[in-house]
Amino acid sequence: MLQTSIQSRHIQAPLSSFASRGAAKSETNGARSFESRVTVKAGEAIFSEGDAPFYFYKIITGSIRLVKVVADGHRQICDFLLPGDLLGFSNASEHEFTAEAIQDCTLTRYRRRETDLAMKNDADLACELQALTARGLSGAYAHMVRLCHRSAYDRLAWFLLAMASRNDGDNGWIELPMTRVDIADYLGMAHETVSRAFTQLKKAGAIIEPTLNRIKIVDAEALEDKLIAA
Amino acid sequence: MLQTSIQSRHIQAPLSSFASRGAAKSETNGARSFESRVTVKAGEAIFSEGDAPFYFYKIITGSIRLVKVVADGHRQICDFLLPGDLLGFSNASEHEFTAEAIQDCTLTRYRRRETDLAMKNDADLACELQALTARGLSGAYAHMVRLCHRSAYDRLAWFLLAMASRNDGDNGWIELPMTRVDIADYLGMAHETVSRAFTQLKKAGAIIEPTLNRIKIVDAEALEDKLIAA
DNA sequence: CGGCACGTTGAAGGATCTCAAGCTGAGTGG
DNA sequence: CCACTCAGCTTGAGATCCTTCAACGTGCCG
Repeated sequence: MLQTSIQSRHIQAPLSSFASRGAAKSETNGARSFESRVTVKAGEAIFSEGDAPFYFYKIITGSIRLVKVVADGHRQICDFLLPGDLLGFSNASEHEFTAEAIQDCTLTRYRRRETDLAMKNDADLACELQALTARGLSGAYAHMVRLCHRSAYDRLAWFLLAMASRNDGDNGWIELPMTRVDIADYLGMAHETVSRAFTQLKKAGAIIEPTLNRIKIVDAEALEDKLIAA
Repeated sequence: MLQTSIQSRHIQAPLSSFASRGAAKSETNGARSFESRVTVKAGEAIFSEGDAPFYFYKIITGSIRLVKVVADGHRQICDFLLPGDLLGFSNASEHEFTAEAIQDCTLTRYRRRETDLAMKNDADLACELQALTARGLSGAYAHMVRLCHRSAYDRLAWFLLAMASRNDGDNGWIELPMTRVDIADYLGMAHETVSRAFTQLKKAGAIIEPTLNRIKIVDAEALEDKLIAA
């Protein structure tokens, strides 16, 4: 999913266009009435499954996990979001997952009442949001394939490659903000299995991890060999 | 997913509103220029993954599976669609899955060039399509949870309940248009496992199946007990 | 120092997959 | 009408991957 997740920065500036449209409507002297900045501490929820969606958000700094909880105590992490990603904009009557900060986060918050109104009045904007949602759907389908038809090692290999493709600035080094348990709940396996898969990949020389959660992919082909299809 | 899939009939008539809008634009004397009727034989593809999306469709009769194929030969069925459902409307640059007829189908086909134009000019319409897409995304997330955290029997039980909720007209009888292999590829397990799960449910008295693929849920609670959460 | 969250590793058990064989029903052709 | 074929379904047995339980290690923080 990560590669195809709901990322405004991978589409030609949909939210920036959104923001500028909004500004054109209600900007008075530099402040936009429907837009504000919020901060969230690590571990706190931005909103919860079932909440009424008063706002949607764009991540400025930090990272977020989208969580669905099951009554038996299991969690499913549907996606990880990084700076630049949009969040909570599917216009259902209630949020369909919980969004929790993995690290301390700063977000731009948009009031939905205004933005919904803007959508109604602006077809281009609505089309953009539709495209973003469709992109999310596409990613979800792709993730489904992986959850079903890949071994634990394949899934982790794919996950690391996907993370690498999002963090390509730092000379190949990837900072993983999430814990092993988070990864496990995202990839649908036990956290012990994640741990074993990491060990395996390190022993095979495919990755190195000098300090916890800071990794570098040494042998990308070894990882890609595990992935028969994209 | 089924319960929350992209179903126009479960939302207040989005496509009918769509069709009427389109009609208002281009209807001349009863025929709408961008809309036509097509039929597809069982097993044939309506469109394939990667195709350019010239059309989207609404199912009149028959049933369809959305398939993603993996290079190793495995398939993932992302969703089953029944009469009334929409198909192929996510406005990506290419179709992200293959749509195959399970039975002989009749479809209404809409030319995307016109409908896209209509979307650009009609924000309400764009919002409706966005809502449909969001609904699909929600269903995909829910399906993800099930694929990861449920046993084979749980998954089949959920699947049958979902099918029942869509076929509630026939006195509790459900006609399953898809094969065991299709179900297996939808639920992410081997077809032998599906078969065993069916046998188990029949022995437990939860369902009866006098003739193949025609089933009735006798003890819904027995099935629901397997589902801790919705 | 103690507590705690997170990560690693081992061992055992179990759910599911794979391989293999047989069954059933529909369609076809003689 | 019957034999044949073929696709789909069922069942069994063994193998395997993964989960679960358990113990231990490590780094952080009060």
